[in-house]
Amino acid sequence: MGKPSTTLRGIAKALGVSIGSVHRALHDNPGVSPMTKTRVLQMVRTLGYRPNLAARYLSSKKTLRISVNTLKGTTSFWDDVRAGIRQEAASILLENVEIDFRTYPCLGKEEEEAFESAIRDKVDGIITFPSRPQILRPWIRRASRARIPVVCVATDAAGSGRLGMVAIDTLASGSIAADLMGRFLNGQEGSIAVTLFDMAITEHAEKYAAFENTLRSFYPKLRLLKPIEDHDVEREAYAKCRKLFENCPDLCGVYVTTEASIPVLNAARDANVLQRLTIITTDLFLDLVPQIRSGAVAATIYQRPRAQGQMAFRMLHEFLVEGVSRSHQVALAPHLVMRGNLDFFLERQSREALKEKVDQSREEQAI
Amino acid sequence: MGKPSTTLRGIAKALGVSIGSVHRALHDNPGVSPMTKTRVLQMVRTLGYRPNLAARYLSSKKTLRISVNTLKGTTSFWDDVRAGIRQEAASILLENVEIDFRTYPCLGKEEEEAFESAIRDKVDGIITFPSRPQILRPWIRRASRARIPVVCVATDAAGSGRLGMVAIDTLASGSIAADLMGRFLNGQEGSIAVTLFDMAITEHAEKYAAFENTLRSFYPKLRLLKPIEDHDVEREAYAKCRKLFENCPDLCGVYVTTEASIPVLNAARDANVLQRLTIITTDLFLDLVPQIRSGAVAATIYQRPRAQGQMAFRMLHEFLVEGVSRSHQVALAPHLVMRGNLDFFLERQSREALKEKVDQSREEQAI
DNA sequence: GCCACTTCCGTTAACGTTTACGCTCCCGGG
DNA sequence: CCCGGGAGCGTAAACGTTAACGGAAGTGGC
Repeated sequence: MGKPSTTLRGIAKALGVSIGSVHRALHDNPGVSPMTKTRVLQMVRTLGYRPNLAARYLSSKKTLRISVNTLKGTTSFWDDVRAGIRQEAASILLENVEIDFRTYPCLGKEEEEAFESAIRDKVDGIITFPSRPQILRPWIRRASRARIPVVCVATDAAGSGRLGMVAIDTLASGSIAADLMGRFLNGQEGSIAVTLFDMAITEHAEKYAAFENTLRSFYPKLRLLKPIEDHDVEREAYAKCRKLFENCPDLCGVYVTTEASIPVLNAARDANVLQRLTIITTDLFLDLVPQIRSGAVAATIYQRPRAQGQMAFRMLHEFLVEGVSRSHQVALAPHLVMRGNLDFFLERQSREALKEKVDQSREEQAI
Repeated sequence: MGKPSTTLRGIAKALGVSIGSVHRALHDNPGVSPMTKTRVLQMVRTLGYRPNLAARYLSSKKTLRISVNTLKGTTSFWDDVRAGIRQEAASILLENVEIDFRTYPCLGKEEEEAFESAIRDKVDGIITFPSRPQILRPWIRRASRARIPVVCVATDAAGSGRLGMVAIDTLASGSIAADLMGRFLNGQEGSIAVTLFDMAITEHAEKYAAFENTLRSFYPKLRLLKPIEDHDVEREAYAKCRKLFENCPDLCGVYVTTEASIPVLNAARDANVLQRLTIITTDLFLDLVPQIRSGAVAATIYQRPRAQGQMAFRMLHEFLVEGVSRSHQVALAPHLVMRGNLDFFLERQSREALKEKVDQSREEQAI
């Protein structure tokens, strides 16, 4: 059972060449003839060689640098994503990772600059939130050409050559929102509204489609309105919702898929329809807490930013270290937060914030 | 910034002793005087030494053996827990872990035997499901004395000296079940029943309490009945529920916290009350799928067996490798499965089963 | 024929830990 | 006085990989 794993030396001996040549062949390094190179690669294949990562790390001691390009954000969502990345990085056995956070205040030019600076710095990998995929796509292509793998988080940039992506499953969240909405309204008739960032974003369109599908299949009495696009601008969300609330007397439910839940709630309150509405929101942040507790928000779909960060880091790290990654798409199931289990999530968040503080101070002590 | 981490050699040089002595002092090995030992330990502390795991692994090459003692189970729950453990073990960079699965068909004597055999084999760590904590507690104590860390999964064995435990948060699942029940019944009046394994199990008592609490706070019109204990015996579950259904005309909801959802559903069908009842179950397995799809089961609380396995493994492995573990209690948030997002979970399960097959065949190829 | 230069390849010293072995001293028994 | 043995310590060879150096051919120019 004690299978003696094949090593560089083993391959070298089998071919009658030196260990150095094998190493050069395996790493596309110059100084090896095409002939021996193919022979080595052949032998590597037949012997099933897998590099010993411990030895590699011990010998080279090169640290992986990865850039995390994310929004500052109006809620704590991106803080949590970053915390998840940090946590996962800290739990790596071979502490050979260094993370550069490039955080920019809002959607815009800085996003591209951050990407450019990361490429210029020749980082080993990038985790990014492509807020507008079509703009970031050429940058991701550029990175790929420079052999810098890119992992997208929260939103995909399909067809850009990115290594992979992790996000909340759009089908799962759209469907569960619709299912809950239907059950909560329990046979009632009326219209349902959905707010989202922009239908041009694949994820949002998919969520809407899933919501629509589930609603139509199981709750035909509910009529789904055209989506309200708010572009994450609070004023826009408020204005559009306010108008809708005043013009649609049979409205009975709203599903807010963006961060802008508060303006929607304010609009409902100001239009005096809050009581009548069953509201399902997205994410969990401080301002939302009293709204959930009071029952104004029936439920919120928690997108698990921390878990997204963790998974993104794992995916990228696995690729950087092993050269392949087994999964290129991670679709997480969202969590459901309601009045009943709200405290569980709040406690967990504060516990994690505390743990992070402790870890930090411990690290400082170590220095 | 390139902080040259302190090594054994560094400590040795600082003290004017040999690297061997430092090593012996650090590992409680014989052959070092108490005097130098304390000096070394002192220096280790002031210099903030942290062993280089890569070097350790490379040099010693000893493999960690961990025993996984779990039920065979009537549903796929424990298969998934084991799959999670396997997956997490496979994703470890330093592949120095060997897992012995000790799987026994049902709650009983074999549980103790498995534990005994694991201790006798001198495994390095144990992951176990303490089906009846009070019986397993002395065994866990024994393992602790033999310096074998034990991680409990799904159920805790408090006060047994176990290293840690991972489970679904009882408060979160009990509360969300109650909250959903209340919302689904939407102002209706009536009685609610809860089935569980046994109130003597802490987790089940806690779930019941959380359910009760949330129900009372937010839905005072619903009356909670005394818990129905089924001890995971299908006949018992059927009989007790059947009786309840026939004797309690105002019953409008049932929350099944055990694996025995099917007998409960059968009893409801046979008693001709299925239409009237809002049923919330626990876990997700093949036989439950049509019940969810048909609407007989309004929602099911998915206990994420795979994630439980993964976390348990991580906790144990971290301890074995680092000597400490930062978290000793992991309380996971459950997932909510309804008609709408059922397909997402089913697809994910089959995808994971497939991936496992692929991984296995790839491993065989490597041999 | 000599030098400079390239291409290919072998050799070797790291990396930090573990482990086996060997040396020195000292002590008690023969 | 010698010998066995143990306690305390130092030394050195592994582990598998990387990276730097050096040598042996071969090539072209003078």
